[in-house]
Amino acid sequence: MKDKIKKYKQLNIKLTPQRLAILDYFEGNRMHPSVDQIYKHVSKRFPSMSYATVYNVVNTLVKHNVIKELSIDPDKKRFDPDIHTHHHLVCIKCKKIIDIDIDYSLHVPEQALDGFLLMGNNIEFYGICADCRKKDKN
Amino acid sequence: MKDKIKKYKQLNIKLTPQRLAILDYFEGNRMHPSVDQIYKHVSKRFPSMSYATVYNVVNTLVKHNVIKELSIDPDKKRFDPDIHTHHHLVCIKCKKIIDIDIDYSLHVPEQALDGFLLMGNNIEFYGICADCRKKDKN
DNA sequence: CTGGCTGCAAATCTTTTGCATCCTG
DNA sequence: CAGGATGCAAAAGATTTGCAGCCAG
Repeated sequence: MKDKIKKYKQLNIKLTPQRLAILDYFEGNRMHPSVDQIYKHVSKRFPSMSYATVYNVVNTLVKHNVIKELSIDPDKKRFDPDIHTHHHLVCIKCKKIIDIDIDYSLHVPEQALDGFLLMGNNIEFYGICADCRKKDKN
Repeated sequence: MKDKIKKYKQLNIKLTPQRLAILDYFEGNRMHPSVDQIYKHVSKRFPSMSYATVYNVVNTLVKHNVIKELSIDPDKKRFDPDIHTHHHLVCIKCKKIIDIDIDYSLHVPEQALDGFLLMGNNIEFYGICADCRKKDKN
C-alpha cells in the first residue's frame, strides 16, 4: 500500500482520490480498457466521477508516460498500463486484446525508409481468441 | 476507362456516379485518406455529395473488400485502397502514412497463442517522416 | 419497375472545453 | 494559500440512422 503511493508520487502529479482509483484500476489490469470501461468501473465506488475527469486523468497519464494510448480499436481509444515495448493479439470478433511479450527486431532497409527516422514499431496480430472459438463451436 | 468500369462491375455493387467518383479518388491513391478528406475531394466535382453517402460508400467498399479500414489514427478512421498485405510507416508529427512493402514472416509460439487462431498481422513502424524532419531544421 | 442508393436532418457516441468550486501539496 | 483538479453542462467531431425521393440494373 505504502509502496503504491510511493510509486505514484514519482509521477510528479497531484494525487487525488479519483486519480488513485483510476491508477488502481490499471494496476495489473491486462484488459486494455476504454474510457467507457474505466468510467463504468471507477464510478461504482466513486459515484461523483465524471467522464471529463476520466478523460483528463487518462490524458495526463499518457502525457506522463504511465499508460499508453492504443489505436487498435478504430471505434474508441484503449489504454495499456504496460508501457514497455510489447505487442498484441487482437480478436476480430470480441476485440479482446492480449499482450504478447516477444521481441521482434525488424529491419527496414534505408531505401524503403527514404529519409524517414525510424523510432519503433507496433505489431498487431489478429485472429480469433480461444473464447470466441469455443463459442463458435456451440 | 472501359477497363475501370469492367473492374468495378466485378464488385457486384450498384455503380452510382458517387461511388465511381470515390472509387476514382482511391485509384492509385497512396495517402490513406479519412472520410473527411474523401468528402472534401469528391464534393468539389460533386457538390451534392453528403457525408452520409461517403460513409455509406466506404462502409460498403470495406465490406466488399475493395478497401481496408485502418486503425492507425486514433482520432478518425482512415482507408487504404491497397488490400494486399503490407505494412506502414507512420509519422508521429503529421500522421502521414507511407506504405512499406516488405514481407515479414513473424512466428508466434503455440504457447504464447494459447488457443488463439492466428490469421495475420499488421506492423506499424512509427517515427518522423522526411518532410517533418526538414521542417524541424528550419 | 423495384430494390438499393442518395441526401438531408436528427440522433448517437466519443472527446474536448469553459467555468465555478474544491483540494492537494 | 495557490495552482492545478474535479464536475457539470455545453460544444465539437465522428459516425449512424430514418426516411422520402431517385436511379441503376
